[in-house]
Amino acid sequence: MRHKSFSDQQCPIARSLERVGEWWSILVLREAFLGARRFDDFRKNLNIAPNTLTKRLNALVEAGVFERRRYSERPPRDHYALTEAGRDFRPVMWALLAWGNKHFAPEGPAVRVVDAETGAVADPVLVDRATLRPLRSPEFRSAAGPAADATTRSRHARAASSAGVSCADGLSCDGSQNV
Amino acid sequence: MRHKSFSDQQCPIARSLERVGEWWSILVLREAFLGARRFDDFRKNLNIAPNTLTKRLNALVEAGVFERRRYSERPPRDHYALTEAGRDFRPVMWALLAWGNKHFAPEGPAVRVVDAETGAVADPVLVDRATLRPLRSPEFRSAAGPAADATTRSRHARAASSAGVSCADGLSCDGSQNV
DNA sequence: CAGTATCCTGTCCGATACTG
DNA sequence: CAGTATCGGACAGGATACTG
Repeated sequence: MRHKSFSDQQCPIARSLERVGEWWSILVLREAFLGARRFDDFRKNLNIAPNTLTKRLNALVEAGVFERRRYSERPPRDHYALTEAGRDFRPVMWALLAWGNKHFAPEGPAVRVVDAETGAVADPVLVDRATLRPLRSPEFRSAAGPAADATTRSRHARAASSAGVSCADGLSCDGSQNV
Repeated sequence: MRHKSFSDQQCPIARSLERVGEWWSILVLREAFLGARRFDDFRKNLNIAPNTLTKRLNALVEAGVFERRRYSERPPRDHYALTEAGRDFRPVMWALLAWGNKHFAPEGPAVRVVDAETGAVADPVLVDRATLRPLRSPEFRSAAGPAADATTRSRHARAASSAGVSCADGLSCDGSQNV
């Protein structure tokens, strides 16, 4: 992976994974959201080897998720600040958090999203901005967009047409599993 | 990673990453959402080596995201069906998709989320289920939950208290970067 | 068709030591 | 404090061949 087949993907999910697909990348972002800015903030909180951190940080800067800001010339010192793309990753992370809480935290949630003012616990749901309808299947599905190539287009065409009939094999299948 | 420090994490994000942190895992899920069920569906669409696919699929079954369903005894044949946890991953994937579309698709989106009936394009936003308020910073932040250990608790306490003062270093910082 | 078995390579990552 | 340099291990993933 990452060497070849990934980069020729035009799928936005693959594109995203190219930026934050590494194990540490998302944890580094998590720390940034918690206020980490300096190299040692990340290093200590994550307990990560310094060389690894350097590489991850460089990759994230390269990916346009972090921005290096020099705050001291001599000696040279940098802060790692989130770019707009980086800040926009927060909902993705919170969606991941909600998923983990729901399915992989039998003892209850260790971390939650709360209202910063009142402390009220929030329950994250993905909705359509305009209609506020929850983005669920089968009410919504993915579809080829304007920039889609032939492959992407045909894959989604197939998926769309099979939405109603993909269980012809006789398997129990509740429809909510389709696209 | 994955060998040690990950497993002692009680952070829900780390827990989620333990399940779907591998490069292929999310792409495999993407295919499942597009209707893939059989081994060869995944193999052909992803252009993945069969041994790798076997390993990923086993790991995802192990993680509780897929369920193996035997539909033929002789010869033994399995379908890979999403569990509830697997189906619940869809919003996470769509959040990732929206992020990729917004920041890494200069030519425009190749894949979008649409209303399955009308075909209307949806714009995914993460909101609080009860109030429907968008989950943004600084209106919302993460906080230690009931099952948090001391470490998690103190990390979030620090983050919360630093919300207003973390820019004391004189760096430009717009506040929206804080937890 | 649905995998399993081998072999191999790349690289992510950890440990450690060192520098301005 | 903020990194860089070097070494080595584990494993994800690729290529290919083989089985029921």
